Amino acid sequence: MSDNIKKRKVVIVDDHPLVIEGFKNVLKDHLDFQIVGQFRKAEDFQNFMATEVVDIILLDITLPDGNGIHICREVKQANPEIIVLGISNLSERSIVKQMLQNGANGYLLKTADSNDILYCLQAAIDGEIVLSQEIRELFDMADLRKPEDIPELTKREKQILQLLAEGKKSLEIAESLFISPLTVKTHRATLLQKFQTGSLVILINKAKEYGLL
Amino acid sequence: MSDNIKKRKVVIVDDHPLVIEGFKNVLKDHLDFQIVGQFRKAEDFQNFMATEVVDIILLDITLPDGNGIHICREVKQANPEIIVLGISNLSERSIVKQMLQNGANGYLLKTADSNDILYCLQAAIDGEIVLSQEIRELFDMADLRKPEDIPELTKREKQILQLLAEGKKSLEIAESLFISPLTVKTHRATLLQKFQTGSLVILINKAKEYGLL
DNA sequence: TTAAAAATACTCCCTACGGAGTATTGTAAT
DNA sequence: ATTACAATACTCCGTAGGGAGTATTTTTAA
Repeated sequence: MSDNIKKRKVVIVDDHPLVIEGFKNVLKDHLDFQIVGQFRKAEDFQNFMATEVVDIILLDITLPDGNGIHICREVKQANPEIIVLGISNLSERSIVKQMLQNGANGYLLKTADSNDILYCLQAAIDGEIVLSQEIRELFDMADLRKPEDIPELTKREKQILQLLAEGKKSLEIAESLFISPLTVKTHRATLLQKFQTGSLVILINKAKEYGLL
Repeated sequence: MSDNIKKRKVVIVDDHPLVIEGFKNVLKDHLDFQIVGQFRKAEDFQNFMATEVVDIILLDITLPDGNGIHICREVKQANPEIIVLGISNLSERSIVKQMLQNGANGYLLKTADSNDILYCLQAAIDGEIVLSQEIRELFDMADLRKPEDIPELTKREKQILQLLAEGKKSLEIAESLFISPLTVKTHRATLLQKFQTGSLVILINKAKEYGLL
């Protein structure tokens, strides 16, 4: 099975101990892989990476103190040869896309089973971009790796978006930010325009999809 | 540690194989527990339960073909002595409450670590209602076990709620359901009333919180 | 320091939404 | 058969939302 004498050094970054345990269980009987680190926080992981050499990183998207997408980019910039596989419960297109655009070698859902995981690891080593089955279905023949246009928002816009997502009316927002309701209206209009929709609900849905909320 | 000769029979119901692996890893070295079943689908679990006897059920809330809350109620109605612990990523109050109201002996977040899990299992066996740390923080001194009034919706209302959550306007909904926009308006008004709010966004937020979407 | 971007605030206009109430028809369960 | 609820559809009214455009001040970056 292995064409290498050395084991691949694997680190797991996930804030769910159960998931870490799960990966350990899946990998522990396989001679090709050796888990050399497990981290629940981005910071711990980054400290580790400052001094250690690894081959494969299993990286959760949602971490208590950071964002898997950014971490992925940093790792890949410093060490493009390291294989980074995103792992997450989230099967949203934009997130998967962002991971891949930031250099990830693949993306696994936590619903993947042992075989799936081992297959994806091997395929990633072989240079493929691996997506677990469900993710692949999400995309059909969609233009992967072409950036989804996530609108850039100003500080104020993000603030107002947040309040809108809480169900606040323009007047309430105006009061809590000490500005004119008409200004709120302007910001809201800009948000709708940037998200290319005429519906508050769609605006908020998209914002959530893009990880802005 | 154990005051029993027989091992407690544990089953795990979770659609994430990694989580199952994690629990197996946590429990496998403990003489008190024995995993006698693991299921990714509610149906498989229910077939198993029809013929087997178990002591403890670790039950995910979100399953591909069912709802942990309902399953919990069924199990507890048939066998009140079985210990049911909810496990989930979701730390929303209403969901935890619903589990407990339906007889669950506790609720663990998947972020719980091995010690946390073992402690909670033991405490549940000792007759306590166990909540993992983060969940307990959510509640403070809140009136647990008093039902949160989750509105009962009719078929049509659920249908329209769904479309509203997708950002559809009343007119679009009317067209796709072949009814008058005024009827849609009536249903929307009923929804807002049942959720006790005047904001579509809040309506949708609550619906999501209650697991209706 | 000067140009660009952000935040502020307004106009006008029209439509969609939200509150309150009434009414008819259909469809369950008792 | 009859009571209850669901689903349908309407009226009237007022406000909030949304489209399009203009304009001033403040902040930030080149």
